[in-house]
Amino acid sequence: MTSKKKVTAKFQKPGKKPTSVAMKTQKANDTSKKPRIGILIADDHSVLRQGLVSLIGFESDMMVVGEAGNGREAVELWKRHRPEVTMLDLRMPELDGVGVIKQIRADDENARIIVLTTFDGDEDIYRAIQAGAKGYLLKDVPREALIDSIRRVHAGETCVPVHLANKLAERVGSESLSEREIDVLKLMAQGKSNKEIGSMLFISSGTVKSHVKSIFAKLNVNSRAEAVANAAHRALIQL
Amino acid sequence: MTSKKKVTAKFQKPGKKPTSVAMKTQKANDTSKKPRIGILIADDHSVLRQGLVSLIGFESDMMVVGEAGNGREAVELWKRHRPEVTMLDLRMPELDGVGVIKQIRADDENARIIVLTTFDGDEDIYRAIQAGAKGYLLKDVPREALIDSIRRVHAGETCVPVHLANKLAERVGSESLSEREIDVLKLMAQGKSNKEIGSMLFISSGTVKSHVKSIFAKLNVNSRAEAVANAAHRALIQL
DNA sequence: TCTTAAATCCCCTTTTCGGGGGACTGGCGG
DNA sequence: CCGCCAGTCCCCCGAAAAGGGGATTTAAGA
Repeated sequence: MTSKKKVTAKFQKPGKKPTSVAMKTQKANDTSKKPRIGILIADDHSVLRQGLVSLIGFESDMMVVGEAGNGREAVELWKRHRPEVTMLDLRMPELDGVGVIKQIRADDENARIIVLTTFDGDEDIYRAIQAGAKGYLLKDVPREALIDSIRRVHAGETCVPVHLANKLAERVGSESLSEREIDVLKLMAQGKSNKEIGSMLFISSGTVKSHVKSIFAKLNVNSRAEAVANAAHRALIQL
Repeated sequence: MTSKKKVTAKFQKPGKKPTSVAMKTQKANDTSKKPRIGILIADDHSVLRQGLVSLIGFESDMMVVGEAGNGREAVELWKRHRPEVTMLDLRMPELDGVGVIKQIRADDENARIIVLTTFDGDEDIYRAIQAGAKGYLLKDVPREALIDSIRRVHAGETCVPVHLANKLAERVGSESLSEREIDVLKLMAQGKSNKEIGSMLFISSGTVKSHVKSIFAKLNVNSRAEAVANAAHRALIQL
């Protein structure tokens, strides 16, 4: 492909530098004046970071302004560089991806964050979008889609692939588990009996049974084993 | 099966002695004098492939000879290019990473394969090593370690990080599940009762109970739910 | 060859699970 | 104010699972 595409001349949104439309002064060397989209990369996989740096390096209208290997670092670098777009992995040491989103958004309500992750577990997507992510990509996206997403998000659009959007839509129908139900679910995944769960949570085993029943109803399953498998798949609990 | 080993003169096999590659700052024009290490990359994440290509591009004694996005493609490209080192992800569509290793090793017993994966689930590592992988790296390795591993594996060494080696050592103690037990386990994770499992596997429910019992014993758990959680964590089953 | 282990089948008893109910609190919002 | 919902507790009951026996055939290993 070698997309050595020219300046699209339409991306001058970088907040801090509102480039005026009047450009009668410079016309020859617009290569140096053209403000590139500043991008921060946060991922604990160095190989993947390198991949992003490399891919973005091919684009003349973008540049990587920082690389973070964990969540804490991501927030720090964001505060320092104020990138126009942040590419963020959800699974990171030190600070969870969702936590990073929250901290960044607390600082700038309009921060543009694209979540780039391996998994398409329902909960992760949902929480990231809830926290304010503007884009959500799986790591197996082709490079064109990746670059395109950066441009879109930078332009203010939100960008979520169809099949993920569908999952989100599905999710709307299914009720979410209460906090207490999650507690029960976690212990259930450890093979605890209702009685054991009860004494662990300081409630009666009968109450546990009630919770278990509503868990089954919400997850649309009819056994503990299936509930555990389902919950793990939806990333409601981590094993 | 179908070992077509007719083209042998066409490619320079690793017949070249392990020339000590101490300096990587050599000029680019002497590349014709020493053959580079040919590397095949197989990973379904295009971004990660790009990262590997980019990293390897910095090294003067290596070159990427092919990129595969799934397992089937990986085997095809391996047969065509006969790379000296193959970087392989275990989780791939079409054909599982372990399957790729087996097919390649069936063709060349000395093929050098480095597994590069996100997870450190016990089973994956074990099966890959069993199948004949020479190296096993997690994707969060720093680049120096990655490059170093390629050189080591190319030189004939095996290369497995300490903490993974420890996991392998631990594993020795725990018994592995039989094929039949895995079958039962999978259905168990779908919430099936012993009777249902029995009719699905064409065995009596009593037999299923026996299997379930030995599964519990081997996984050191005492309930179906816990068994499912444990098995999922160990990557014995995928949810 | 003998031994072991897997896989199959069967018996037993006790406990737990899963599916029905109903009922009482304490908030929270219409 | 009243209703709703989550969380708590209780009942019953049949079916399933847990945990303990033992037994057979077959295939692979020592």
